[in-house]
Amino acid sequence: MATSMSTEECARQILEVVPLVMRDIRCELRSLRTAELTVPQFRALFFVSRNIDASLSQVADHMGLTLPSTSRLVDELIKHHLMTRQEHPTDRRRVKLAVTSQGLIILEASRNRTLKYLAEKLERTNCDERRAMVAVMRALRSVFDKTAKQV
Amino acid sequence: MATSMSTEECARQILEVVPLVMRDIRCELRSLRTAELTVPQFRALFFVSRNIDASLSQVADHMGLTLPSTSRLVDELIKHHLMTRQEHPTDRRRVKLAVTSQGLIILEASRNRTLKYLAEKLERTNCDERRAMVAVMRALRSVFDKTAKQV
DNA sequence: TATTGTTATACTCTATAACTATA
DNA sequence: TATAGTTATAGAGTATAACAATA
Repeated sequence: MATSMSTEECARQILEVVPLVMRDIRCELRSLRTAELTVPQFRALFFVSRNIDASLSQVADHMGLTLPSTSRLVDELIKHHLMTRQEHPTDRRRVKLAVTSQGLIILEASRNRTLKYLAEKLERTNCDERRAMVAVMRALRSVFDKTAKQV
Repeated sequence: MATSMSTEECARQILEVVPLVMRDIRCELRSLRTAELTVPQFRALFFVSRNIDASLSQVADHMGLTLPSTSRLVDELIKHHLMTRQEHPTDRRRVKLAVTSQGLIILEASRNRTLKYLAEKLERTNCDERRAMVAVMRALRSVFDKTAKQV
């Protein structure tokens, strides 16, 4: 071991493997009929559940989307009664987003199911491998998360 | 260190971080005007470039998509002159997919640009971290890749 | 009959451009 | 004038259902 590792080789591996894992997550999120959420819907719902009264801009920023795209995404969630949109009390340009009780139920169900699914897959790994994974996820987050403030 | 690491905690970290990295990859793939490829287009093109005369089913299988979705995806690539679709010589139900020379150019340009982008971001890491990342990517691949045969 | 693929239809993701309303 | 957000429009991803052609 201890041969040097280029950023290029590391990038190659990431570019091959990350979309693979993502595909699996996406499939799983979509598979339960009672809680059909796309990945963007899941992420938006999750963000707002952790950031009560978030504005549209904040969600867009977190998701890396434009405002129109985010507005549409929120439209969908509201149509499905998973989120609400209210006027901001002091700045009438802004909106206050919140997750409905039904949204919370769906969100947690989706999240728990997906986590369970992933955890089951990870049974094939050993403790050392999982520790390495968690360490790597932390490192990747510090590299890729612009906002980098969410715990 | 050497505390045990649960599959659950590991799953949580993966579910938070992988979509983050994926978003970045997607943005970068889309950002160059001359070589606009979506992630699915990139993956399909890449697969066919490495598996000459692949059938539609093989691509669908690799991508984890249904046949109709894959057919549409290939339609797009053909419309943009990046791929060709021919009849299989001995089994006329099947198609033979191939990447055009222009497709290869676009593919390699996109791939190199994205790799370079990722590699630059990874400059912030050190050699040990990158070795850990590569090891983890290998482990994730063995967990998440159904086909698990591609090198 | 089983396999390979396409077409029809519908919904979502996402962007840019143009717009409205408020600060 | 700058900021927050929506609407209009368009192209792509993706699924299910129904279908055609070949083995």
